Amino acid sequence: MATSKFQALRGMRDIMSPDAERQRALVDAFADLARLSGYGHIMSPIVEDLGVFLRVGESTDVVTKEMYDFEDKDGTRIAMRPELTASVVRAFVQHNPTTLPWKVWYEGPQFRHERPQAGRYRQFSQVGIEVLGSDDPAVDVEVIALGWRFYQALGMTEVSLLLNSLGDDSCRPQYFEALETYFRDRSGDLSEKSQETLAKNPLRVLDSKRGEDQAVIAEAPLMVDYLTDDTAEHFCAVRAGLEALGVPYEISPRLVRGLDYYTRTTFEFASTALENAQNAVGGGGRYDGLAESLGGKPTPGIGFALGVDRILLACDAEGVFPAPDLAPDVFVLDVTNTEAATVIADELRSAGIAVERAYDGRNMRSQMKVANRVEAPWAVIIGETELAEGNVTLRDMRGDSGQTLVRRDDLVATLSAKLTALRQAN
RNA sequence: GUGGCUGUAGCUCAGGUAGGUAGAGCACCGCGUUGUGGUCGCGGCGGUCGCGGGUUCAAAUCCCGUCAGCCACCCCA
Repeated sequence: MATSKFQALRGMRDIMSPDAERQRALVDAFADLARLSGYGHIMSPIVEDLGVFLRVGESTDVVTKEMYDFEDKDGTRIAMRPELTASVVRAFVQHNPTTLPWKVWYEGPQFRHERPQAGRYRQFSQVGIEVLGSDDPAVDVEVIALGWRFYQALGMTEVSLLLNSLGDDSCRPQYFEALETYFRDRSGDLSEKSQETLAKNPLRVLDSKRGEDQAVIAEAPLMVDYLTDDTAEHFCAVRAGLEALGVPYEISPRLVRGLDYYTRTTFEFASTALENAQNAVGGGGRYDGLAESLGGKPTPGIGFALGVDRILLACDAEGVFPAPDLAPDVFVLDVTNTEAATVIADELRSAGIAVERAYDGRNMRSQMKVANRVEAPWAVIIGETELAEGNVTLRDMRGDSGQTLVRRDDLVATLSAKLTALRQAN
């Protein structure tokens, strides 16, 4: 009986070369930026106690419907992380760092049991930063600007920054009441779906994309009109900071993020190059109450997460940030059927030269075709005559300098020099 | 989670609406050059038509189920 083939689980994929190298390059670029701004790297576990994420919000799908949670062998309720902010705040509370603000960056996979689509996967990757221990608007500005600069660093231009303030405990209750009253009065005009949402979290109704809701939403009261002096002043300072940096933003008074912990500054990066509904390439905001709700001291915090997979889709749409060049520096051919190729490849690699070589004793024509295909700028040819005389043939695969005999002992030095020259020319 | 579209070689896709025993281009391999690539020519490898079941003498083609991808909603990165 034939065994059936396995395939990756729904919504999960194998990311292979050169896409994997490209993703790595993206993370490297992010790490560079984060380091320049004083962020340390944090690698937290992929699974956490379920309770860590329950604080994210009882009215969010991320927690209530989409979480991969299970019982561990000892009966503990465990969840695969659906997002990283809660994990990082848990780490903050656990280790209680004394130097504040505490600034960290991260990258890694997260899991949400959703129905997959392009740019929406059950296992997906994010890069992000979090800052705990300061509510200085300068921190908000630094965080938002770092996200913006990252998109710029990748070469993306079709990104817009949407900004809002969701207020805090001093003004949110009043706004919620006003919003709820408004929607209740107009609930007859709302879709059924939105009426259900209204019962759970009136704020989230603002996020509905259903056509029939739009008229009601358009006239709904806005958070910005309910901000107290303190929160309004903070928001104002954030805006002034972004303007000072020349980071363009758009006030989006109905921007609501899907996680309940957000307060005050809230933002989203949307790609205008992506035409589907999955155009949010990043988002974040303040969560001044989260540390306390995870058992820590009251500590303000802010951060963002950027979707690696979606950013790469957006880069494709913009034609920027291609996969890195994976061509080796040199291709080693051998027709002597000895160990010469193995030894020479090892020597060159030890000298830091990227080497690909032929296998399986194929004829020279075949080996040359492979050398050509992998786009190696140089080929080292080991034939009977070269081997006997202690030489090797070095062939220029790109230019017109033909090929020359090189003493085997001089190969590393000669090739290194040529590669240096080539890199300088580029 | 709801509704819809799609699923044929490694890749992109024809064939399907009139059921009759699987095709193209690219890629890969080989030869033209028994020690030399990129172009060109010739030849070749490769698919139980996502999977399972049904109708039929006969199913890639019709029907049902299932899995996966995609689109919208939802949600969000």
